[in-house]
Amino acid sequence: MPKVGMEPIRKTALVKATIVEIGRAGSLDVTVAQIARRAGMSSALAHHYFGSKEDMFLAAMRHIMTLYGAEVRGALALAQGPKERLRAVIVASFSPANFRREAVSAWLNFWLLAQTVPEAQRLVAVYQRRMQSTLGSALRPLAGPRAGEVAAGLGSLIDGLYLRQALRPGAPDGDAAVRTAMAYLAAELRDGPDRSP
Amino acid sequence: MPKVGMEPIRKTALVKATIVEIGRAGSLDVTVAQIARRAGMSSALAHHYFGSKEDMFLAAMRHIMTLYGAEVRGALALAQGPKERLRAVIVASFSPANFRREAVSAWLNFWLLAQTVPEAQRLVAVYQRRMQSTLGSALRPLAGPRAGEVAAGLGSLIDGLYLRQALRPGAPDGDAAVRTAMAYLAAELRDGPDRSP
Amino acid sequence: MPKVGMEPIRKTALVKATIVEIGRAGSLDVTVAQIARRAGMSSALAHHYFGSKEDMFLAAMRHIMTLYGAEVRGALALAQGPKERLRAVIVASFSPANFRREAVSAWLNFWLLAQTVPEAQRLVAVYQRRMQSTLGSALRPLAGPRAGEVAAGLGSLIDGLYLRQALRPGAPDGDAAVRTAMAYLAAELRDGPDRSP
Amino acid sequence: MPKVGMEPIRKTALVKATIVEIGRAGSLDVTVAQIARRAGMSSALAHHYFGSKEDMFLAAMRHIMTLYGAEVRGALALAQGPKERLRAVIVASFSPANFRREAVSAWLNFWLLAQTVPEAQRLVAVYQRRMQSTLGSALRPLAGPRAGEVAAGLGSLIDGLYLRQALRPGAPDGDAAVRTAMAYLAAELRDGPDRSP
DNA sequence: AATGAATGAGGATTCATTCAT
DNA sequence: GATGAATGAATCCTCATTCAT
Repeated sequence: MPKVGMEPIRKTALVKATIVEIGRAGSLDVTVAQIARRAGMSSALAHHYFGSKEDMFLAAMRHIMTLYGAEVRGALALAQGPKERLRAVIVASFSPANFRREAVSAWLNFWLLAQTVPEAQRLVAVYQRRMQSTLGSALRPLAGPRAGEVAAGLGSLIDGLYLRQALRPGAPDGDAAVRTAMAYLAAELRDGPDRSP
Repeated sequence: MPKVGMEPIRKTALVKATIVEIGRAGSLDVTVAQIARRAGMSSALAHHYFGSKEDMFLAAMRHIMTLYGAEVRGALALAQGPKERLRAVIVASFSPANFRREAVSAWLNFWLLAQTVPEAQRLVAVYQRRMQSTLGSALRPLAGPRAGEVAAGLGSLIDGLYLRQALRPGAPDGDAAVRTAMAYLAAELRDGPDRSP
Repeated sequence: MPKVGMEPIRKTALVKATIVEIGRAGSLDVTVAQIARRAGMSSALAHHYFGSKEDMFLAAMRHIMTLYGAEVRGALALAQGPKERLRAVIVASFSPANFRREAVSAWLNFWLLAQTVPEAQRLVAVYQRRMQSTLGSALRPLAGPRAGEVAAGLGSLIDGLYLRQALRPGAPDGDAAVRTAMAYLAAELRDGPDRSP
Repeated sequence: MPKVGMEPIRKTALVKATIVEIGRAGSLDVTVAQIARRAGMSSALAHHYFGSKEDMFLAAMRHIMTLYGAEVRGALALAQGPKERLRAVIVASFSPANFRREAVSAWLNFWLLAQTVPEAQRLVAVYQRRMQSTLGSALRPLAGPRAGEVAAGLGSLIDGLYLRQALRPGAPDGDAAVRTAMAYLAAELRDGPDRSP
């Protein structure tokens, strides 16, 4: 039981506990005491490592986004060609690790936190920019000048699928989400600039 | 001169005030006192008309959904043929009345409330079912067996556009949202069941 | 048991309770709960009437100073001629009402509060200015150009007597304090500007 | 290279840091962590050397009083005759070393601490007794039977001047304080037992 | 000697809700 | 119908103090 170098251990435990508790509660109305208890420590210690509850939230938000980013990057590394890269992003977005019940709920709650907390807003903006850039560059060779629009649409759709997932009772269905997103992509890429429905 | 018949007036005022306050706060962390003050009455009176804060939230949620439903129904009444009907739903979804900053924020917050409060969940389910049914029946003649899938995708996309809007600083851009949704639709309807991107 | 118009009653009760509690504790380390309990109400109600603990302290400080000011004014109203006026101020300063154990302790604690809280500093400054002006104008005909100095000395002495009183165990001895202050005055007024001890 | 003999060094550092922090805060509301940080060590070490926060306060109080006592003794050693002795005490009381902003503030705060903590009360009593005795014996040949009274008055005045100083913004003005005290003394010593103002 | 780790206790403040008028 | 009065229950956060290393 080492008595030194606990900081990263404790911080990680708190971050995970924060996500779990928010996921369970389905809202940000969780007390520091709950989080700390789940992380196996006193609330005072939680405050020792993170100055405030808000800091815990932000750290958890960064954690979720980092996990997501890593998964996407990993999938991209293996993908060959633009179509494969797009599929990789979509599949990673709905992978079991990211599309877990709790994570989805926490994600959306943090999303709304961005309306209140500037730092959260910054994180959301970073996420959206990165997503737009990744999708956009993969779409360039396929959709030409429409790449930006399609990327925005696809990004919104992914967000919407998260939102719907959070509301559905029962286990997440990543496959269905992947299918929906892939169908959108397939339709958009089928051909030319015709736009009038 | 005892005032009579105040009930509907007071209730409406409270419902509107609830939406405004949630919109301003960007979260459900608003006090009954704030809402009551904005509605021009004491918090005790707010409790007199609505038994609890949760009831106020639910009434506000119903209000938003009713407004939305009315707008959609109105648009549908004027629409000729399936394509027009779909466009009508989309345009109504992003009409200025529904896509106002505050309303979008309140909407999403109520959305998340459904993770916690059963009655809110029921309302969300009703909304989703109705949306799926409206879109689905309009899509039947155009997309045949894929109508259900396309409707689900379109519904998710609309939700996603709301979500993104809530996070964007600045005034809502309903037209852009309409364009994105219409592009999705155009792509999906262009033709057959090909699916491999 | 009137249920309306409680505000002044409650506020007065809280102010008095604040003074008593600070007097008993001998420091500002008193909890709002203690004060509220002594005033016969919940701490939540105390916060309802005074926004914060600091506000309670400041109100109590004003109360003490107002009492003091009233006593001095009352005594001055009856005094004939400068010597009588000076005596009146001194006697009032050490009257049983002002020189009570608790009041003296509270007074000194508020005094020190002025090092931290601007509004408290302002109150102290007002007190000192008023005292200097009252003593100074009574001293003008007696001490001529030295009136200002003598007033400052007498003011300091009075403060010092309060300070010493607060530290002494046992009941306050206002008469002794009066004698000391009067002796100072007598000595200063005996005659001229000679200064070398 | 195990450090030995650190105790006096650490303790002195803590005592000085305590005085500085209390002076800066203007109150006893300083944390052990603050004091320890200023003294360049952990709060755990501070507790190692002083059992408790109260002990730190008391040690700091003794330190201030010791400094004061030394300064007075030093001045007395050089003084010739009673008048010179009295002047020496007064000058030493308001010397720059004792009349520093922080020291004055700490002094007064410790003063009030005596209302709560017996040991602090004892220290105050010792100071007052010593002061009374020093002044009294110097006054005996000059004021005869009134020596005691005059000493008490002078002691109170000195305390009052400290009190006023603590409240004044800006740099301490030791010279003015000396003048006021000396004027009092001069007046009292000018002559006879006349007392009626 | 020295400190990071850890916590229990406490305290100000907030707020939904109830009640008497 | 309407509200000021009132409170219990929470919650975040702070801090002196202890302990293992």
